[in-house]
Amino acid sequence: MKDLTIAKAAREADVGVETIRFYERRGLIEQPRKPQSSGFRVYSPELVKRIKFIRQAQQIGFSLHEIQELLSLRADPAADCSMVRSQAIAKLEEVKRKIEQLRQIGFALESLIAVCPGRGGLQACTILDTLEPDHGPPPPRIRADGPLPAIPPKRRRQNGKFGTDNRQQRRAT
Amino acid sequence: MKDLTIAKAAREADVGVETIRFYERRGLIEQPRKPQSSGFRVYSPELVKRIKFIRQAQQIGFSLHEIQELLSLRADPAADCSMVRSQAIAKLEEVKRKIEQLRQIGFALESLIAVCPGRGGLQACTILDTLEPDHGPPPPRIRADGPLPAIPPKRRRQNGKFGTDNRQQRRAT
DNA sequence: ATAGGGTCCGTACCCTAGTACGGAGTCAAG
DNA sequence: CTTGACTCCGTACTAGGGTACGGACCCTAT
Repeated sequence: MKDLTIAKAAREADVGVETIRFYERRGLIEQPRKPQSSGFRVYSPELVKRIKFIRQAQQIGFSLHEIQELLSLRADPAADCSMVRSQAIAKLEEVKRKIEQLRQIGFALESLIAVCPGRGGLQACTILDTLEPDHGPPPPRIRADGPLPAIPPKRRRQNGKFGTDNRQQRRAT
Repeated sequence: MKDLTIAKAAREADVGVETIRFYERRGLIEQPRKPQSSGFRVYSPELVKRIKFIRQAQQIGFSLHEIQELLSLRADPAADCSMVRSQAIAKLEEVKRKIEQLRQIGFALESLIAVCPGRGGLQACTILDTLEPDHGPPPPRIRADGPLPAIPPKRRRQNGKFGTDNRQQRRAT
């Protein structure tokens, strides 16, 4: 595969042209210019791959900022490897948590589907029930293999008795 | 556990008070009023659970709109069961896709961690490589026809050759 | 009863992640 | 050369998801 113009790269990655330029401005992808040529951007297959990656990562709940972190996690001989490593470990934890949550939702959906065969009377059942961390997911016999990290406590407002004002905490979703 | 005021419910669910009111306005949770009492909102444990669910679902890439759909997917005797069923099946597909994508990222991170023992020379390795659909475990291909549910498809000009969209203007050299 | 924190509501504001637009330059085909 | 498709850049605008106020009302302990 050869290099593409921005419109073709966009079509290939299933995004808009403007989105690519936006990612570029945000520093998620490098400026793909060939200095001596027309000034038009040229996209290598790798770059297109990177754009696809960004999309995928977004779909599973990473923000562009986090994606940037993911992308910069590369075993660069010049980089401080121990830092890369610990960041990678942290991200991996996050990924595992997300997977576990998705699995819970999946269980809930499955049991909902099972109980709802196409018509007629059925018992009450909301997905909420399957998600509660307190009383585990015992539904179908699908082995739950992990102790369920149960969502790390981010930083949270905890002014004991509202000593001052509880309004100015920043969240980073 | 008994009912809580909004501030306590917020702390319990790890969100802001304003966020709860916001969800209420959006119709994600019902108005928890006791008509004859003070007018203050009161939150049952179930409601708090619901709020927690919303947060979790967001973290794994569902929009509030999708979460609303998920929440309304309940085996309600009054509901059209076949519709609930097919929606649940669709959501389940989506969940499985997300899990697969997360697994890919997880693999990538693991191999990055493995190759990066804490210091020193290491080979080049980006997460991108592990994510490529072409050489991994075959995730159900969803190219082309999947509207990529988690990201607002919005208006993407797909007009192959910009048939009618010519907003560019002739320049006189 | 009164003080101080809690709550109410509406509106305004903010950040993220794009999208749209305008005016102009570039490229390839005819 | 002329066209029409494509690109560039900068700026403005949007939608989604909250956050922040402000002014007023409510509750509980002292």
